[in-house]
Amino acid sequence: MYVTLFNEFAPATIVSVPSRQQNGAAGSPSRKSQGAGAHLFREGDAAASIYEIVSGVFRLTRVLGNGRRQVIAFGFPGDTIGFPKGACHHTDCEAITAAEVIVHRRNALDTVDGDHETHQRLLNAALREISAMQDHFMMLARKSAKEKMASFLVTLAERNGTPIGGYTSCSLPMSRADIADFLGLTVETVSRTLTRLRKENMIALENPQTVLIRDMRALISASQVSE
Amino acid sequence: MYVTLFNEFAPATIVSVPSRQQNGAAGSPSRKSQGAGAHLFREGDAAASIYEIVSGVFRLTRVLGNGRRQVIAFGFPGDTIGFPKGACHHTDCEAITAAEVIVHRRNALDTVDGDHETHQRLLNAALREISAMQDHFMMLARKSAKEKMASFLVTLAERNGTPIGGYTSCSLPMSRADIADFLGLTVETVSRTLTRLRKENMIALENPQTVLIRDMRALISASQVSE
DNA sequence: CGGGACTTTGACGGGTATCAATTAGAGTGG
DNA sequence: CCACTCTAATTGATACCCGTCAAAGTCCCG
Repeated sequence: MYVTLFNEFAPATIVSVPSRQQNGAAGSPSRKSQGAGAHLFREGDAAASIYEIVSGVFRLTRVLGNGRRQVIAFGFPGDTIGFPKGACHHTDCEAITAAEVIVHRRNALDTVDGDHETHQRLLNAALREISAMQDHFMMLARKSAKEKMASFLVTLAERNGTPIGGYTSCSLPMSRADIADFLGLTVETVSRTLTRLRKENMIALENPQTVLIRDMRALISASQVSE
Repeated sequence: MYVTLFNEFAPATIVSVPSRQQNGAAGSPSRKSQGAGAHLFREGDAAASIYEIVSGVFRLTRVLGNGRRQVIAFGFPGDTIGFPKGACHHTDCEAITAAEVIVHRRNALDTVDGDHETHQRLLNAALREISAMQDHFMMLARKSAKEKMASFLVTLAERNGTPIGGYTSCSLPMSRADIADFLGLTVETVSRTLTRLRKENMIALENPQTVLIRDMRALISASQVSE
């Protein structure tokens, strides 16, 4: 599964692969645990590994010269992260929550000498990621704040939500600033837009980190680009 | 070479590869010519091939339900286009000018049984594309109209420009609407911004399709996100 | 109880979309 | 060669969404 915004929009640099790991026989891939706030890798680091997320949530960011930040994607269990450009990582990757990943050698992409199936799986993840990023372009370029926020919540709910008496509860482990930098908005606009969706009875905020989706149909409708 | 916006921002779905084709001995790849306005492939088409652009300019687009369009990227000679997600293309690709491409079988990505070097080259193109698209995110999300337009012109000039007496002349084969949909702006804003850059003596418009860059330093400076 | 970070809310201004009209350019046929 | 037409590009007027600046509220943890 993957954070694809209702089959129409999706974040980037993270792609889910039909997770068929931990068969025990694989050989090289190892596991790694990660505390909240710890970096999995940083921009400029030698790209020695590619990671499949087992548990936890990650944030991939890229920094602009003047300090501005773009959140490229959030990574959830099942996603693959760490595709390199050449020898180095070109994003920062930080664990938002405690997390666990499967570590693949980076050259699983280079050679097929090793595990052919792993190679193919990672390659397909890369191709799917390209497609997902293309979707995300449209969100950044053409959606209003309300549409962006609704898209984001719908995606998170599909990905991460738990049913509660007909409604869907969904945790937002990332900060408002993270959401803003992901959607191309400001913190204030994110907060205001959440308030607006709340006043329109689409959602309720149990606390700042937990959203209850009260009207999924309306939220999906709000996520579409208006005529 | 690739339309990377001054090593900082770049369009997407198109990646340049060190073009070492046409050695004659390769075997499978064939060539194909393309008239202006003709589609190389459409969204939903079976993805049978991957293309390396030899000459001409292509436009990759994705369409939103209500008719809105996002230009994912422009493809110039040296770029590789047509990465599939699964079995189908997920973008439209149209030749803006008359063009010529090298056709690779799609499964050059799937198997290594064929040309191992081609496989590796296409794979690297895909990885570079991911990185380029991440750059483009920041442009769409965080740049003003003037910064976007300046970035676009700088990129095109580096990619496509011809020196003319100390200045750089650069053709814009695509329409204003294409530029607008690429930068996430409207046609009117694109036009107004060009006028503004002209009045600030950074550029001159010989005709709507030909830009003369009169002050490259100023243009580059204008392409950076302001503090 | 108090400090600090995060979130929310408010007031305001600016940048860009929108609506509308004019101008320029390309192609066509007389 | 010159009207005529159609599309693309430019320019103008206006509205509004969202960013910015500022302040208050909330939560967490010591």
